[in-house]
Amino acid sequence: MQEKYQPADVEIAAQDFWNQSGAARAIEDINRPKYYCLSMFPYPSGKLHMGHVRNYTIGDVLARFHRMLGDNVMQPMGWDAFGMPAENAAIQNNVPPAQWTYANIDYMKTQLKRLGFAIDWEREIATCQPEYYRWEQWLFTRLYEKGLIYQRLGTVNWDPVEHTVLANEQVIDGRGWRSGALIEKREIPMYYMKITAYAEELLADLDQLDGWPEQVRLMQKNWIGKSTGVRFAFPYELDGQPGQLWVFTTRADTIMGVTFCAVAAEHPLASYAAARDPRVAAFVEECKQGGVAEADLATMEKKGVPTGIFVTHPLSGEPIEVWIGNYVLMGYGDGAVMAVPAHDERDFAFAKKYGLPIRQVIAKGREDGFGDGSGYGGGTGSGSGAEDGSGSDVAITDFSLSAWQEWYGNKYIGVCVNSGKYDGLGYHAAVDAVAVDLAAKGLGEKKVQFRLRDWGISRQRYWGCPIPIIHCAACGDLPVPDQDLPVVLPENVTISGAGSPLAKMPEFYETTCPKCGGKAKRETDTMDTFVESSWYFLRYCCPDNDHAMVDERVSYWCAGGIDQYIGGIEHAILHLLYSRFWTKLMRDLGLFGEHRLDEPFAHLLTQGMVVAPTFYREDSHGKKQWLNPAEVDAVHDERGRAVGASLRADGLPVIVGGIEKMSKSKNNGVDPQALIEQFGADTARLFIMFASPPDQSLEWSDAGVEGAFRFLKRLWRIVYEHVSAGPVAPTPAAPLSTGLQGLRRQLHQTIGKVADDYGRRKQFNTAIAAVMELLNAYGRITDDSAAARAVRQETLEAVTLMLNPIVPHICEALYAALRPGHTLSGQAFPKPDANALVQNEIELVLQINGKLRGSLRVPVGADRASIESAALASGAAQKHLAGTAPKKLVVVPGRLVNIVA
RNA sequence: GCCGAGAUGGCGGAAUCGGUAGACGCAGCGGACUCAAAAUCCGCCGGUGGAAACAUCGUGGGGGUUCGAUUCCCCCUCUCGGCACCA
Repeated sequence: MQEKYQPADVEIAAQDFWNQSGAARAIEDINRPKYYCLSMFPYPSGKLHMGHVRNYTIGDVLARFHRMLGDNVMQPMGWDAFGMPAENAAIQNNVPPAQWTYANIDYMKTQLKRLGFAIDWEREIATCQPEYYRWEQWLFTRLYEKGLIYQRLGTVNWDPVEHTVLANEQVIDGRGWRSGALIEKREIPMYYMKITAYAEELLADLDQLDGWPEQVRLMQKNWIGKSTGVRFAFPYELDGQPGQLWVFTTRADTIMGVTFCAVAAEHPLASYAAARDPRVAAFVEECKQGGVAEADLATMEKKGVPTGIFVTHPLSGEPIEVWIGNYVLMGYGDGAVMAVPAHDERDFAFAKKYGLPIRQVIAKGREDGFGDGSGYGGGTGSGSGAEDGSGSDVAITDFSLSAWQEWYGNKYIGVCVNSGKYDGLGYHAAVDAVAVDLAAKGLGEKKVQFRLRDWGISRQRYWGCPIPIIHCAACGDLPVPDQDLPVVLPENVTISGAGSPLAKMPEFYETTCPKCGGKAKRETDTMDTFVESSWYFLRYCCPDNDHAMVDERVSYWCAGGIDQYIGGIEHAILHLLYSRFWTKLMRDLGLFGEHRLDEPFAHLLTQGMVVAPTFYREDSHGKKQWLNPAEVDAVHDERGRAVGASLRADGLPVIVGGIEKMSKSKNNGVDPQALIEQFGADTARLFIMFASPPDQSLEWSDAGVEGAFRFLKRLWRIVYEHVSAGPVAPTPAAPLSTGLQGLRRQLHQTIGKVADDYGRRKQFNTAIAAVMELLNAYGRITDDSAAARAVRQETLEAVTLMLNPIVPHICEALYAALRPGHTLSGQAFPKPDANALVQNEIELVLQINGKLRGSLRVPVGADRASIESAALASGAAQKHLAGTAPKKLVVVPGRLVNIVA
């Protein structure tokens, strides 16, 4: 054993050993429990950043821990290789996207190997390879034939200068990021996947995902957004033709308070009005300005214009004016809403702005539970109303915003007033009665509605999976036949930035119709990259199968779901929802045979993001040039926030942006390479695991890296000193000294804690801290007896085994030094020895009036009475009670006594 | 705007089911070793008052429940993530 810790030597030796022994190879074995440990695959952006190191270290810790528990572990890795950054790099550097992508994969793969992750590289996938995406195209054709993929118009961001569709990310303050042109909405034909057909199941199955964080289930639930309400129509007549304006509401109890309706700018009534009124036309035009991102739509100023069209209130018969509102979305429901200004904050603001009537129809009454489980369900009206006296009717008289907000509060539900026959009814009774009356007129019914929309998968981009459709003038749109798959994406192209190069390549799009054999045109749109990431985890099980998308090996590795999935919390909704959806689609196509797989991920660990400050400069066109934090010197205020910064290269100031997740687009990723080169992979792994619990977001700072390195050096030295002192005799039969007993007890407590932290809590920082404490206690033992050496040997062996999942290279070396002729690989995780944990006495906290005033030593298992008398006899109790009797005595067994004076 | 999460010493964080706030580490300060430095080892390390014992305040802000609240409830502020074409 070397005297000094040399991480580079230790790590190369360990990795060579693992590679030779095939330690990370995962081979199906039905006789062993499997453990499929999956980390979200990276986009090959160039270099790893700290977020990757964190993600894959967590995965590796769990994979190695489960291997030590005896599980047959598979930990695969691949590349989410299609995407926009490759096209942007192509424009900037004049390199084809494929070349750029494969070069990045090579480099990042080297970095992952250098970190020593126990990945089965035989299963590597890159989604840009035809062997991968051919199956995605194959599934597309099946879904298209079943009607689960269909075509319709969708709205996109259009850059009128570059004549290009832009991603939301490329629209900044309503302008194109390169051209600076004002962005317009444009409708183009797109393919959609019918995820709404699975809305009920995607919602219901969240209940069975008890291995998922509650917050993620809640976010998905809200995203799916099931609401029960009433869909109904306002009849109207235009040019003598009858029509119906359909809307959906969850507040049908307020229907008598409707004072206007609002429709989207793309609604047929809006088009009708625009054709006749130039002012309306101008407003509809104005609504086309700006991008399609919902965050922008939701935060912009609410504007509207009257159409001059009146519809008829379905119950009161009153005329109701139709307005166009820029906040009404055509893609949600019917593209029209009823407006009740007295009882909806947005309608209220709109009515105040345009001087529209406000009619109160709800009064404070009993606070009826809104939605599910209120106990009101199916009410006949008899139980509702204000007669229980819990609240008297208070009318809104002051319609100022502040008074209104105070009254209305947080979605206040009360009792109907000014509503004719519905007066006195509570929420559920009123909704039921209104629905019955609307149904009687054929103008409406109760309806379940989802917020979830169908998934538009068409992208007008080059670097993606081609959509396997052929457009024939005679036969229509046809899926590419199986024998012609894959539709291979040509890789040698030049990217100009204006439109997809595929649309300019006749050799790609000119084809023949598979049905009539005539001339036909191939679809030139590619698929959303979320499609590739929706099923890659299944393909890891059988990456070499060239005659089927998946095979029986999926049944082995994915039985009961993938055992652990680890990835960033930013994927909590879209990626995870799409993956759940695809798994259900594949199940319903029978691809899993008799092994039904309903949900792909049994346990989910959502990693907090590694965030870093962002810095930028604006060029002459106002375009932001992002600067890496490593190139910038920042000035901080006393709260640690960056308040100013300059670029090191020129000393000139740069603008300080927010603290955001490390990303290619904001150029704030920190490359771990320097860290690994200076301290080694184990220090990098230890440091990132010790820095914070995995689900918490972490602002990157390398302060403290040396502490992690110091710890490993110290561990090395401790083992070196112990081993150098010669062989150890077997544990003696004689009882141990109190000190050695204490160390053994702490050792076995630590083993229990570390196993719990790895296995159940998945909190690695506290596991590391516990081992550090154990080594601190080890260092306090000065005893050199044979018994002490035996306890030391036991402790150090256990420490190397406990730390192995986190810092496997150094542990491999230390274990070999501690047990010559043995290797760590194949060793089981240690188990606590119950005998070592036995204690005779424990210390209880003594509180007086809830404040710490001392402690008590009592025998283990002491009864309540003896604890109470010991507490009252204590000096602290005597002093604070001063002879008076305590009012109360609280005894928490094993923890504390609280005397209430 | 909507949905979800977070805020604890100078810093990262701990306190797992309502029971000793600040484990463990970083930085800092003091000391040992050294010709010196590095490395290493030992000690101190939330604020205020006090020589000390100890007292008192203290977990983003305000209120509440409780013998006892970082933890539960209500309101607010700020930060982060997502919002359907970044991945």
